[in-house]
Amino acid sequence: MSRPKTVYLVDGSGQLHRAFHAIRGLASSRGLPTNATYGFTTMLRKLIEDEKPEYLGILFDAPGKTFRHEEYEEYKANRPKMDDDLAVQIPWVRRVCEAFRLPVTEVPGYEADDALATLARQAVEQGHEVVIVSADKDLLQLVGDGVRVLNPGREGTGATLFDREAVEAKWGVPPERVVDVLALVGDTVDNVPGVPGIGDKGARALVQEYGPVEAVLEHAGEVKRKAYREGLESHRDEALLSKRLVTLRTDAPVTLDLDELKRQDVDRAAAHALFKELEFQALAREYVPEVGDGAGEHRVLASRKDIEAAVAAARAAGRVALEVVVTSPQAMRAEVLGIALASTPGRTGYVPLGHSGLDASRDTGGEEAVGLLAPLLSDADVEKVSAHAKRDHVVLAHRGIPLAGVVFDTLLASYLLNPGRRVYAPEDLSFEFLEERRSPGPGGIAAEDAAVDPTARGAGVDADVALRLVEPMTARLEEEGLLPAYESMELPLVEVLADMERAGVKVDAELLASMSRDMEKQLHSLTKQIHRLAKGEFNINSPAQLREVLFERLGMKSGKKTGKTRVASTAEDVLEELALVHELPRKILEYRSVQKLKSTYVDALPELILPETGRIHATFNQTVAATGRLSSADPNLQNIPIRTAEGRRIREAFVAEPGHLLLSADYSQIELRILAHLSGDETLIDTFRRGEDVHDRTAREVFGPLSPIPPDEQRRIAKMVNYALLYGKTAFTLARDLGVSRKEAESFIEAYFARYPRVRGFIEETIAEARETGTVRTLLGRLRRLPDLRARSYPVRMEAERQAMNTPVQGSAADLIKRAMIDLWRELGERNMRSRLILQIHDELLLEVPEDEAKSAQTLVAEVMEGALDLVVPLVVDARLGASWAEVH
DNA sequence: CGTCGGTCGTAC
DNA sequence: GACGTACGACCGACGT
Repeated sequence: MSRPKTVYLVDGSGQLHRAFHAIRGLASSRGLPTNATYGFTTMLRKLIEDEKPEYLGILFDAPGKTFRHEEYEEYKANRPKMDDDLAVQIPWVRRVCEAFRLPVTEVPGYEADDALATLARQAVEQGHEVVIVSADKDLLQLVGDGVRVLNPGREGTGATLFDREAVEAKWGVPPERVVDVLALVGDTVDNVPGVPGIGDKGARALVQEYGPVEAVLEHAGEVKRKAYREGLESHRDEALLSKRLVTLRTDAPVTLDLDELKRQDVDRAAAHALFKELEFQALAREYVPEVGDGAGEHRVLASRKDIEAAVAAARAAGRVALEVVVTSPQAMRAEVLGIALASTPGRTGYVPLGHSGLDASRDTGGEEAVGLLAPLLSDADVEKVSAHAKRDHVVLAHRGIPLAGVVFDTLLASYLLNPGRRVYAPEDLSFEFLEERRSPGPGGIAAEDAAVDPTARGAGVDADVALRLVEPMTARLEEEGLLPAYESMELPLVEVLADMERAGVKVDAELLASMSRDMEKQLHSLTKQIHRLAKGEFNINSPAQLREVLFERLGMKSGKKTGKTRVASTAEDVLEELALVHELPRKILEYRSVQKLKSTYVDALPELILPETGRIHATFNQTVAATGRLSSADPNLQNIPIRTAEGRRIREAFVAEPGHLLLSADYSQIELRILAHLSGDETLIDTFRRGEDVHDRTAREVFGPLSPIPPDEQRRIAKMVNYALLYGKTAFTLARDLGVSRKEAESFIEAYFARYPRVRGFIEETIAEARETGTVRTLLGRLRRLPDLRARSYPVRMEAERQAMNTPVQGSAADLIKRAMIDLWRELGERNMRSRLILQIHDELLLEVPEDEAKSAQTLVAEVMEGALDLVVPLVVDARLGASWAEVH
C-alpha cells in the first residue's frame, strides 16, 4: 500500500450554515445575498492556505428526507425551512468549489455527517489519517484512531484541532461517549427528544459515572437526583431513540476515492471571474490569473536579419519598449548584457550584446548588433518606453549610444501615483494595472555569465509589460491630475539626472588619505583615554557596551530612553548632559564625531572613485522620497558635513578638474518663501518682498521692541520657531530644544501665529482638506497619499498630520529646484556651454564650470533658478565660484 | 557568512 | 507621544 495520507473532509453544510449566521447583511449590488458564500469561501481559502491539504473533499447534505426521518417522523420537525437567502447561495457555493477545484459529494438519503463518518471510516481502514473540518459537536464522536476534527474558528481566532485528549478535556468524556451525552441532552432544533430535565452538565456526569446510555438506564434507579431518576425511568425509549438519531452511520452508500480528492491548483481565471461577479473585490484581486512566464513569444535575435526586422517593426509601430539588461544596479558600474525590444504586445525580441562564457559559440552581437540598434535608440522620432529610463540613459551613453525619444517611464509613473511606496517592480505594476499576476523577475539585472535564453525571456516579459502599461498608467495619471507634474517635471528630469550621474564629481583622494591618517591617530589617543576613564576596555562603537559602562559600571544616571527598545540612550544630547558630571562622556562625544567623519566620509569616499573616470558617480534616486525630493546614494552626497569646522574640511576634497571651478548656487530660505506663497500670509510675504532677514523679522514681530531678551538670543529662538512650524514641531520638543519651559515655548508659538495668522490658517486648512481627500499636493500638483490621517491611533494620526503640513512645503521646494535643473540643463545645452551640473542638495546646485565661462555660468544659474517658478515672493539665489566645495560656501 | 532591525549621526 | 525628508556605519541577533 502507498504511504499514509492525511485526508481533509469538510462538513460543507455545517460550515455554510455557520457562515450564513456569522456574517450579516452582505449582498451584491443587485441584491443577491452573498454572506454565506463569502464566509464559506474565506474559510476554504484559509484552510487551503494554513493546512495545505494534499487530499480534500467537501460533503453536503442531500436534499429531501433521510433515513432518520424514516426512523422518526418528527426528526428535524422543529427546524424551519431553509432560509431563502441561504438557499439562493448554494449554486454559488458550488461554483466556488468548482473554481477551487474541490470535489463535492452528497449522498441521497443521508446527511453530510453520515457521509463524513463513512468516508472517514474507509480512509482509516486504508491506513490514512483524517481531519474533519467542522464546528459541529456531533462530529466529535468520530475522533480517535486516526481521525481528528478541526474547527476552523471565526475570523481572527485560531483554529482548534480536536484529538482524543482535546475532546475529553472539553467534554469530560471520551469521543465514543459523546453520542451518549448528546442523546441524553437532546436537541430541540433537530427535535431529538433526549431526556427531559437532563442538560449538558447532568448528561456528562451520568455518562462519566455509568457509561453509555444503556448503562445509564440500567442504573437509573441509583441516580440520586430525583429529576434525573424520574426522567430516565419514564423516558427510556426516547433516550434510546435519541442515541440512534445522534449516532452517525458509517455505512452510507459512498466510496472513498483518493484520486478524486487529490488537490489540484485553483482555477485562477474561474475564481477571479466568479469573485468579480460576486463583487468580492479583495478576493478577485487575490486570484487574478497567473500569467506564466512562458506566456507570449520571446525570441532571441541572433542574426543580422532578425535584428533588422525587429528594428523595422519598431519603426513601423512608432513606439518600442526596452528592457536593457545590465550587470549592476549601479548604472555607472554596469555592463550591458542585452536589450529586449517590444513593439507589439505579447511579442518581444532580445538582442544579446555582452553575455560572457557559455554563449560564446553564438553570435551574440557585440559591435555589429550595437551598430544595428543604435540608430533606432537614438532616433527621437521613435517613442521609447522603459521601466527605468535613467539607468538606460546612463548605461547606453556609456556605450556611446545616446538614448532619445523616451516618452514613458513606468517607474516614474507609479512613483507619482503612489510616492512613498517602496517597490515599483514590473510584477507589481502588471498586477495593479494589467490585472495579471506573475512571479518576480530580476528587473533587468543579470550576472555576466547569465544564459541567453532565460535572460531573453525575463527581459522580454518586462519589456512587454512596460509596453502594455503605457495606456492604463497614462489614464490613471490623467485621472489623478498628475500628468502636468509628470510631463513638465519628472520625465524631463530623467535625462538631467543621467547626465549628472555620468559627470560625477572629482575628489582629492590624497587629501582624504592624509585626513584619514590624522584621524586614525586622534582615535587611537582617544581610545586609550576612554578606556582609562572607563577602567577597562570595551568597544566604543557599540551603544550596548557603552550603555553598560556608563550606567552600570560607572553608575551614571541615565537620561532618556531609546525609541523602540526603551533602553537607556547614549545619544549625543544625553552624553552632553553627562559631560557636566564626568570626563568620559565628553571624550566619547569627541571619539564619535571623529569616527563618524572617518568611517562615513573620509574612508568611504575614495572607495567609490570609479577608476575609469577618477571621479565619484553617485546615483540620484528620483523615486524614493515621499515628498518628491531627490535622494543620493553610493555615496550619499547630500549629507556631506558642513555645520562643524572639522566636518567642513571634508568639502575641501571635492574639487574641480584642472582649468575648471566649482559653482555652487543655493536658494535662500526656500521653504519659508514657499510657505509665504502657499499661505498668503501678508507679513511673511512683506518680509521677503522687502528683502529683510526673515529670522530678524520674526524676532521683532514675536518679541516686540521692549523685550529684555538679547537680540542674538531672540534671533536664535525666532529661527528655531520658524522652522519648527514647518515640521509640525510641538511645544514639548521646542521647549526641550530651546531649553525653556513648555509654557514659554507655547507662548512663542502663540505669538508667532498671532503675527502670522495666515500660516496657522494654511496649516489648519491643509490638514482639514487632506483629511477629506486623503491626499496633499504641491505647487506643481504632485500628490502624496496620507491614509493615516484617519488612523485610530493618536500618535499615528499626529504623524500623518505633520506629514500633511510639511509635504506641500518640502515637496513644492523640490518641484521648484527640479524645474530649475531642467531649465538650466536646457539653457546650457542651447548655449553650447561646457558647464555641467554635478550635484543637487535640495536647495543647492553644484556645477563644474570651465574657468573661461565661469562668470557667465554664475549669472545664468542665478537667473534660471530665480525664475524657475513664479511665486508671490521673490526667489533669491546666492551663487559662488571656488576651487573646492569648501570654498564656495 | 549574509540579512536585518536598532541606534546613532550627517545633510537640507 | 512629542521634528519633516533622506542614507549609511556599526553592532548584534538570527538564520543558513
